[in-house]
Amino acid sequence: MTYGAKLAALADPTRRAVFEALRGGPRSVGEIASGLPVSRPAVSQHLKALKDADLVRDEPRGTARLYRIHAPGLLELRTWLDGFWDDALERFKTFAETESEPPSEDRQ
Amino acid sequence: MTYGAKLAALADPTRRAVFEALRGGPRSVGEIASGLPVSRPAVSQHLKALKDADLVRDEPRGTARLYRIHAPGLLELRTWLDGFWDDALERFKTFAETESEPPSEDRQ
DNA sequence: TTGCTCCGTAAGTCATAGCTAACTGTAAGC
DNA sequence: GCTTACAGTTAGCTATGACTTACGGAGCAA
Repeated sequence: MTYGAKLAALADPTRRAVFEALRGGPRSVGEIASGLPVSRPAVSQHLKALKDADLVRDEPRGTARLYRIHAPGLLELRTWLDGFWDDALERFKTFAETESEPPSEDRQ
Repeated sequence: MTYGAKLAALADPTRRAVFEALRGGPRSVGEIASGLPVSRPAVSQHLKALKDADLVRDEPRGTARLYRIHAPGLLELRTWLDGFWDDALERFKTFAETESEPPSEDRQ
């Protein structure tokens, strides 16, 4: 389970909307679909992609099925980004000190 | 400039390879392309996408053109992920305490 | 100025992925 | 046991995007 799969899973706007719908707590497919302009099968497919990326976990509740955000899955993405961030920030600080012009105004 | 564009930019494996090639410092288009199994225009297009997402900045160096990671652009993505992380972790802890079974074994 | 090198853009092709519609499977209720 | 309701799966269509080839522009050297 790599961070690439998680990034790809969160890249799609609709899928990200599905993911963010779980931010308030566990939801079923139908509940999520009712709040989005896409069909229920589409939501189900997005949830499958999120599940494959280990970003959500599901749990049967009678005939329905509850999906919730899987925090440990988010951790890997966070770790990758943090490593990148530390590296980039260090170089950015060096760059900002050596260059005279302010970096935030740099070639916009 | 939303985090959605940044996520979409980093979702593609090749584009992520281009981005990670900049981790060691500023590089030109040709340098990056020589280390990847894609053509130079492809790298150029990926760099444009990364630039549009405010993840990199470019700078002319004679006939060449140096690209570098733009740390402030990464910050927005980090902030979004952190907010999500805090929320998800809180719910995950609550879930782990209420449920008897360990969450990491939950319906794999 | 001419030639070389490096880069960006346009056009075209091809693969991937997201969507809907239709079908199947399963649990709850009478 | 049958019906109903909810979720997952599959097929097919469409659209998006990633890639290459070809072309044009800009800077440096002779």
